[in-house]
Amino acid sequence: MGTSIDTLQELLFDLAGVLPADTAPLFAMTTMVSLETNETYIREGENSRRLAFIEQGVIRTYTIKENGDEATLLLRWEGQFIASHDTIINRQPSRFIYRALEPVKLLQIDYDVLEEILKTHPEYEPLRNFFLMKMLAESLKMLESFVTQSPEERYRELLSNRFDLVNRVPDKYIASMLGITPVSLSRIRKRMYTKRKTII
Amino acid sequence: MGTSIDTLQELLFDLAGVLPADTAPLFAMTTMVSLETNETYIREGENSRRLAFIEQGVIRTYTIKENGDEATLLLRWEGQFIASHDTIINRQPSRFIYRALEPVKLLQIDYDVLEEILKTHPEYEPLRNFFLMKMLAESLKMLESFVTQSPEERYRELLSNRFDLVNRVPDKYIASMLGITPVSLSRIRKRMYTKRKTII
DNA sequence: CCCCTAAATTATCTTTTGTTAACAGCGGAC
DNA sequence: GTCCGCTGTTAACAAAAGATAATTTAGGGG
Repeated sequence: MGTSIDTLQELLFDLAGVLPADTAPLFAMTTMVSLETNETYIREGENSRRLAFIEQGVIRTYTIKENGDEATLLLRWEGQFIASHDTIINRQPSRFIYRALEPVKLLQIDYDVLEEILKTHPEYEPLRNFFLMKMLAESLKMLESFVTQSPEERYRELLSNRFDLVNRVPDKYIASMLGITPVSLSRIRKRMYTKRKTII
Repeated sequence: MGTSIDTLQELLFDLAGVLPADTAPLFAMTTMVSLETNETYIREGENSRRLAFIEQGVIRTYTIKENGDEATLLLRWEGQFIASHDTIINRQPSRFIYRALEPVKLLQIDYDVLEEILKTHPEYEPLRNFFLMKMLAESLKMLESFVTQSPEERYRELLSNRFDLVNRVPDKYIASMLGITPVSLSRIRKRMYTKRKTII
């Protein structure tokens, strides 16, 4: 009886009116997974089609650039879904690595298994829909920030919206997610906390 | 009998085995819409929940920044879906404007109507799923380009992948979508076509 | 054909970022 | 405690981008 299951049962009831007692076929196919700090969840080139709900901890999704540098695409934490999007959407080996930045607990299901369940239990379909829409909304929000804001503005917004996250994650990953180098982020922080009048 | 309907019927058959003859309930609720060049499809603040499949033409999705400048989030063209994501996903008035850059023909459905249809015709559900996954894949691809590539690299990639698009759309919108100013894009082009040995 | 407008380029100057390397701070291993 | 490795900061210089304005280019309408 994990809190992830409780949360998802509640979500499923709110979305589709499915009673918790009727979710057994779904949760029977989920697995609770624990990851240590720095443990890799999904490797580069891996073909597993994993979808998971994070109960605790932070996972970093990153790729290795041609020059060997890492580029962080996403940071996901408790209460969010995480998915191997290359394998699930594009049906190709994952170009991304998913790694725990802290001890992580997540509730996992194989996407192929989920699809099978959905064939016989279409009442769970709203959950998949919710997950896709949520991911899409978040991606578009981030995309919007790249075309409307400067790196400094993106960092300021991250600070005001996700202060907890910024404090839990090393700056170099934050910088990478903002599309800049750690050196630049350090300079932005310096500008913010010295020159400027408005701290946040 | 529009070609959009043909395309979508084919898609629905491939995705879910639904025969074209069985798609009447869906397409009965769609409308063919024509837009002139520069005609606005969705206004800022609008609450309509429109989902459409573009049969011909290019639509630009942009927002007005605080300083009054425009920022182009997406360019969508024939064969792609377009959706008022603020109203559909976030259930809030659209912060974005959708405007035709060329004469546009699209097949439109109201998302609320689509949801009603899906309740009685769950066999169409894979189509919604396909649309969401497609949009998500594209958003993540763009996001990836922002964290892994420089503006020049993003432009080069756009040239090699979407040469047709670059030639149909004014540079200033391309620049905005790349997250830079038109002046910067002009300089990138100059650097590419003079200094460097590799043209593309 | 000329005029008008919008788009693109160019120029100048300022600001920011990238790159590289040195250095400080900190925590863990021993 | 000392050593080591990782993170973040700082410095110095090069490269790129932003802001602004002037100029050129391209197209459309009369």
